[in-house]
Amino acid sequence: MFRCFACGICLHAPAIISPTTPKPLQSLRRGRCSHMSTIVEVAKRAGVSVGTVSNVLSGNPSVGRELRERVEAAIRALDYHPNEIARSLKVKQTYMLGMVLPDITNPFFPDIMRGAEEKALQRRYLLVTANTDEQIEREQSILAALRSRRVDGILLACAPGKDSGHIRRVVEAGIPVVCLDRAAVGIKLDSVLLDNVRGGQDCVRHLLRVGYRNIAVITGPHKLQIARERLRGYVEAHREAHLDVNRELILEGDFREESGYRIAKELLLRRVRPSAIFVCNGMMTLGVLQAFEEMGVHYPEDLGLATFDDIVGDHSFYPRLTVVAQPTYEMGAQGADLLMDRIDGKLKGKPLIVRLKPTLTVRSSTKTQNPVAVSSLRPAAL
Amino acid sequence: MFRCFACGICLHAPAIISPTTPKPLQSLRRGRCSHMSTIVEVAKRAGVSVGTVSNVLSGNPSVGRELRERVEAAIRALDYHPNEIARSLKVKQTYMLGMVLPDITNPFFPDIMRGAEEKALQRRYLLVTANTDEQIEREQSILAALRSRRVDGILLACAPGKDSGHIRRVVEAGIPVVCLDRAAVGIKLDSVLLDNVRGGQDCVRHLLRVGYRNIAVITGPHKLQIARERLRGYVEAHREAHLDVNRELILEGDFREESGYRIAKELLLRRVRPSAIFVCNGMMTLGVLQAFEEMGVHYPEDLGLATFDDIVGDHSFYPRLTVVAQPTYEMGAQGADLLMDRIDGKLKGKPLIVRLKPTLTVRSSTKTQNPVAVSSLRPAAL
DNA sequence: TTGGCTATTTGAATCGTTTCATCACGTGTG
DNA sequence: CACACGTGATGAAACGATTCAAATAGCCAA
Repeated sequence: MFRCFACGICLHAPAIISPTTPKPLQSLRRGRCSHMSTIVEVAKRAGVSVGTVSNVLSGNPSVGRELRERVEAAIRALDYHPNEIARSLKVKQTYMLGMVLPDITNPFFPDIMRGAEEKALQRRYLLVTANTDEQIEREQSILAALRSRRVDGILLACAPGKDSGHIRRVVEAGIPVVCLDRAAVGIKLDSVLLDNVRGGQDCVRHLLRVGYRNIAVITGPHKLQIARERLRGYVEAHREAHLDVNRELILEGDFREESGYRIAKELLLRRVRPSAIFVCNGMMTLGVLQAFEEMGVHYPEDLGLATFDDIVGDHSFYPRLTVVAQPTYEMGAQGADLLMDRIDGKLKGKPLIVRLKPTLTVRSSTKTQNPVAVSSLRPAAL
Repeated sequence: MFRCFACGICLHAPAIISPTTPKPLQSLRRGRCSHMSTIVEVAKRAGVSVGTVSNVLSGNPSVGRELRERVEAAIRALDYHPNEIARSLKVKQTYMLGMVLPDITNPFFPDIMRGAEEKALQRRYLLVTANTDEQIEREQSILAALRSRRVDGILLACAPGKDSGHIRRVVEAGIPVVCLDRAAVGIKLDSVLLDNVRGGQDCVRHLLRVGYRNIAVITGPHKLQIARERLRGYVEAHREAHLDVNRELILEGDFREESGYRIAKELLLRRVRPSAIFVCNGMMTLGVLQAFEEMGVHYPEDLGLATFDDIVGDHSFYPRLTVVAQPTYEMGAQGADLLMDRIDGKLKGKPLIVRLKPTLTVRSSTKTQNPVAVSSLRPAAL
């Protein structure tokens, strides 16, 4: 028994400092010491072999009643928590899932996270979530970090970018990857996606039906397939109504608030204003609303407004927004299950693509039947 | 060279299946095979010893130019990513931080997360975030999971509950814990907290100053110290104005939306309505707004409204909310730095408590100088 | 040529588990 | 009584890295 060099308080059990193990001094000298008891100490205390302790831990029924009880007592006495790191090294499974999200401040993603975490914990996996801020370089370094940590699989909502080399390399290294919300470009992978075309189409069809024309659309970054799909929905809705689309009314944003703000302002300053705006995600809509407010624009009187994502929910807006809601929790949950099935080998063969259905909820931001054109604007709130 | 039993495609390098290593068949038989190259393979390919490869990886300058280059070439050729799990086992450090949050859907917490993650990545740590949904049992099991994974430290925003036994045990096991936003009950720990009393006091002082009386307060769960502190701010503000507080106007919520909704409805149905409501967090405010809308209540005309947290931000509300804003990003960032300093031993001695200052932002939800009493309600929107 | 010294390089031991071949110990059978 | 057999229990090897004492190589001086 020696007093710990680092903390000066604890006693090291023989298993930590003993004739056969002079090396641990290395880590102690660094000033780290956590006193975690090991399986060897448990075995020693219970007077059994390590193999037996391991068998008790894993619920192997071949352990006799007497020994089992002694081992359990020792575990409790030492407050033993198995070292999952060592276990991972041996069995080559970490029971960790990586989750890479582009914008954690977009409420869409925490919802996905909850769904995924719920499922993961049910199956004993731990979810490691990281945020890329829509930057592909960060996505690269996060993926590298997760890979070094040997996560068993990765849930990925890609940052925009045409180069998927870093993703491809992860996949080729044999790490299962499931795409969430946004598919990786140029790689066929298991995915849980929204039917974005349909979402855009439903929404714009509604706008057209209630009488809007000259509908502007603020899209996501064209590099992102989901952005292009939502735009396609917009185009399809026009096509089926036998209406031409005006390219001037298609504006590219980047799914972040500021771009919504900027583009809305631009739109509102045009000589010919659109009668309605369809915004392709919720964050940009926050920016649009900000612009509306600053310019004293009111909906639905002055302009119709509809958007992807129900991030502000049913709350507090008056009039409320007409939205295309995505089943976010579901998306996370299904993604996680898909990934774990792939890891466990329950799923074989070709990549599976799950398409979830969006829900159009019509609220009062598009209520009017005969939208007014430009006029009737109150002065800006300064 | 053998074809892999699991995937049937890859060839196993000698280091994986060889005369001296018959055992890997174990894991292959399970159907897992990830082909990750190891330091041994790199060494073999470069014609050097494993020690040399290790030295190259860690940037040890004692490696000669020639060997260094050969090793680097081999690393690139094999797409070698060091196994951080094995490394962790040896050096007894995982470079992972746990982060335990009570409600990831409250935008307050993703903001904290961003701050913490930013700092963590700067110092090569990976942040593992988990959500407890305000349930103490989940907090327990998450802590156990993090402990088994041997995270180097934990950032904790506690779930409400009087029992901190599970937290104490983690601390006693020698794992550094830093409390964020909410302190653990009955344990002195490093913490980054808000000056909640001041936040409540500033806000209610403002309400009183502009003329509100009979101000109702919707608090958080009394089990939580921050909830009691905010309430204390309310009481202090009254005391300094020489006003009595009416216990009937103190209502206990649970920091979640539904409770705000429920309590606001209750308040609005009273024979004597308060003239203003001070809500102790942002999620509950969403509920309150919902109730207002359903009952056709308008602020500031019918009722003044002020709240902790700026979760809806400057956006979209008209009139906008008077809020006590918390420096969320900062909170996460400082918490992470504090934790890592403690881990690295840069910080010695007593627990450190950092108190951040809230900012009162007065907007139009409390604008009126002489609030109207009950009357003048428009009919509910159905 | 040899010895001494430094600068590199090596490789065995170790971290805390799991796994499985082997062993010990009764027990029942021929 | 000898033997086979089954049930538990054991413990050594292995996972992939780091570390450091020891070996080696290179170089210069004697």
